[in-house]
Amino acid sequence: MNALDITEVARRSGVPASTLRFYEEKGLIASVGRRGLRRLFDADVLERLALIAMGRAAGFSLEEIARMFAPDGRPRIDRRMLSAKAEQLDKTIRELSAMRDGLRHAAACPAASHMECPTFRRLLRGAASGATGARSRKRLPPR
Amino acid sequence: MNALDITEVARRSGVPASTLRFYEEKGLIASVGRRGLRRLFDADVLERLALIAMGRAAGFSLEEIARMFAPDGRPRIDRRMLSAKAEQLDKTIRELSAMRDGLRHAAACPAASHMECPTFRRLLRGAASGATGARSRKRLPPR
DNA sequence: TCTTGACCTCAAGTCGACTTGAACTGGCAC
DNA sequence: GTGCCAGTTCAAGTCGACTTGAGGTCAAGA
Repeated sequence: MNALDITEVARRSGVPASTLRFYEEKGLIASVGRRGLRRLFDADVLERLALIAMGRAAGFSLEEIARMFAPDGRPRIDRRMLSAKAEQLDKTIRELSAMRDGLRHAAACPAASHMECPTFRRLLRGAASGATGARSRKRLPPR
Repeated sequence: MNALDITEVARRSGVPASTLRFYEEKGLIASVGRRGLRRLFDADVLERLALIAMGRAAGFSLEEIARMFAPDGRPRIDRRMLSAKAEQLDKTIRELSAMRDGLRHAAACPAASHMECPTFRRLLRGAASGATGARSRKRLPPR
């Protein structure tokens, strides 16, 4: 049989056992049975976990990812959803690029105080208007 | 006098009053006094808020931002810190770009199931190895 | 003077994605 | 047969950045 122990799944996927239980509870993955108390997973859970990891990396929430699987468990990926997320990523990328360039400039800028550097002030205005305008929530990967 | 009411600061900066109080508590901004119970802020708090917004947009935590101000309140921006953050942003940007391209491909891909699309599978392996290898925590801006 | 209501404080709640802790169980080696 | 210990459950805790709620105060307008 190719049923995998939770520890084995954790080892092969790099996803902690606690997270696997959590994902199961959320309906993101399913165990195929038990040996005593112990969960057994089919080997294809690894592919599923990869799919989940990809979704997370692309910025999908677990909620959204869960919705990408049909009740039968097969992936049901909505192409429009993918395009939309791609657009969103693109926007984020553009913003981050501007920010990166600004940071680089500020890091190299010879002005005594950053406040006297025109580039820095321009960046600042951009950020301020970002905060000011719409109720935009922004978050970036920590560390 | 150019002292601003908290509501005025909120209006001009787009930052909710509750957040202003929270930032004050965290030492990110300071009020210059009170009129009765009401906080009064100096107009330069607006610039400070812009600085904070920029820091947030660049992915700095409030902690880190707080450390960017000297005890006297003047910005004390560490150029190496800026470069480091720029590098980090650059890495994020590269990852997101790959993800975006992958999503676009998947959205346009004619394969019946995404699992049969080589590009999609490649993306998947990338994401899986990301999750697998180091304990990398990833998060992207929601909505 | 009295009322109003915006602002105040402090504690607690929220959100997402997990992790941690306490108490328990059961297959397997001895 | 029995003890070990990796696995199990369920509740609660964590983290960051705020928001919300209850109950209180006070400057200003009628």
